[in-house]
Amino acid sequence: MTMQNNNSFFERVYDVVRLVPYGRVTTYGAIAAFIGSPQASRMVGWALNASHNIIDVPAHRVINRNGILSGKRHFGGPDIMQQLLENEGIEVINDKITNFSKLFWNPAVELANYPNFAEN
DNA sequence: AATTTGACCCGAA
DNA sequence: ATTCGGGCCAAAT
Repeated sequence: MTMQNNNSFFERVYDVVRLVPYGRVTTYGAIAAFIGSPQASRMVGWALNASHNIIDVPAHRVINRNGILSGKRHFGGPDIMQQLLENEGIEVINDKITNFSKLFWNPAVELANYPNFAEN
């Protein structure tokens, strides 16, 4: 039996996304950097693309470095991602969240107590 | 088995 | 402000 899901790139992405608090957002690049592949931000998006059936991965809280909802096309309807964020009190105007710098949850800072996260 | 594809990012024009 | 190219690398084809 091949049971290495826990250490896979995708699983490490999911582990971080699960920790993003309600009402906060993070970015593809921040996740990539935190799990040890700073240039692999595109694959974070790919991982999230495969996370639709995983109920506890809040993919809508992952946006791009400019605060834009670049992944919104991959949610059910054209406005689902925006609605999910607005439900958490986040304002979205023209596919861009306001107050990005305040809402940004940076795993490198917030999870600084978990130094071995990237070493799996 | 080799090539293409991406929910990106960053620096440089 | 906007565009461009290179980097990255796991999955899909």
